[in-house]
Amino acid sequence: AYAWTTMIRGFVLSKSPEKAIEFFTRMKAQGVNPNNFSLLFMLKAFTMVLAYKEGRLIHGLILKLGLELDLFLHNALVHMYSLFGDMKSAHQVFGEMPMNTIATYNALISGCFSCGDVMGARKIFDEMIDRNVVTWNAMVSGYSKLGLLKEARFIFEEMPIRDVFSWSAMISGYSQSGRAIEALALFQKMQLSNIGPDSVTMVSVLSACATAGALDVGKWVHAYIDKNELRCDVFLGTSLVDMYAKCGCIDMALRVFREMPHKNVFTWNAMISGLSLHGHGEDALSLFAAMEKAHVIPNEVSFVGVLCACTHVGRVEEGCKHFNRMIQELNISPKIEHYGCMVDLLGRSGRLEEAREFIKSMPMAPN
RNA sequence: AGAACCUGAACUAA
Repeated sequence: AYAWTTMIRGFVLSKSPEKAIEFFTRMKAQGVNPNNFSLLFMLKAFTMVLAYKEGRLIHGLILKLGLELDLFLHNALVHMYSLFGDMKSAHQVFGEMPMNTIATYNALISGCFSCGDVMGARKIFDEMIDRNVVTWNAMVSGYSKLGLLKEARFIFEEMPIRDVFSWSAMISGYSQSGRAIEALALFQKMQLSNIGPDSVTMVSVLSACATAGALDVGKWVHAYIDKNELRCDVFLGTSLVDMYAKCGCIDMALRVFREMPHKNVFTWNAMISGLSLHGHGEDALSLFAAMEKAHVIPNEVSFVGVLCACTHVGRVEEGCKHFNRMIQELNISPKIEHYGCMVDLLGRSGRLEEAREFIKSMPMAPN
């Protein structure tokens, strides 16, 4: 049981819940009984893949095996139920425990936010006697994600201690709401604090640089990453590619892109869109071909870049081909962006009747 | 003895 649990734990901690679930299934097939640890990780795994029903089954299994609900299992259950918006079950589990820790309340807060229940989150926060930095961070990030930046900032300013999570949550809040200047301003303030940015912080900062066209800050961040040896993973690499591309430094974007050992579809998309944005339509199209050759499956964003590139080089037929292939081969239902690209593509080449027909064929209301 | 709960992240048309 120990070996199985270690494997399952490893997969969950390395963010591969599918593999953890597979191992758990195999473990049970071998007749090994799950224990508190494996069940805890299964709750986590099903929470990660948003599998509510399976999560409930694990809860049932815990009860069936007569295992005692320790604090970890208890908190994981509260977290899972509240994340799925099943506040009734969450509160039921919550009420059954003689002792709820700060983490239990924190789990409820983040659950409320993920269901959009701002008032609920606020109420729990207000009623808490002991709060830790995670409590405050959960409030900052919860408000931020819902675009309630004033509220987030208020909490951020009020909190007694801030860690790198606090700063990152607040900066990404601004960045994701398109308020790049405020994100960068806060990043400047962060440098006056005693908390250093990590690679997650930098992803949001670079994203803000890309939006604002702040190439100088972006370059500074790049140098900082190298100098301080921040973990350069796919996220950070992609943000760098995107920042350079959006700021018009196609050469640097390509250089970072080529040097990245691991790329995913986001990385390719950032490079393809960047090329097409700056008039390198042909290069964008050949990069798209290279992506498929590398067995990276394009997603809906990839096709926005490709269709855009087709528009720039006036390749109407090729654009239509990609559009149809997206639907038929990849089972992606076109979004309003794709229809926008197609109308643009047809319109610019003077095929106005076809463009009109395209608009008529849209399943959603044209904007 | 040793496993561990809650908070931050990138690509998107006109």
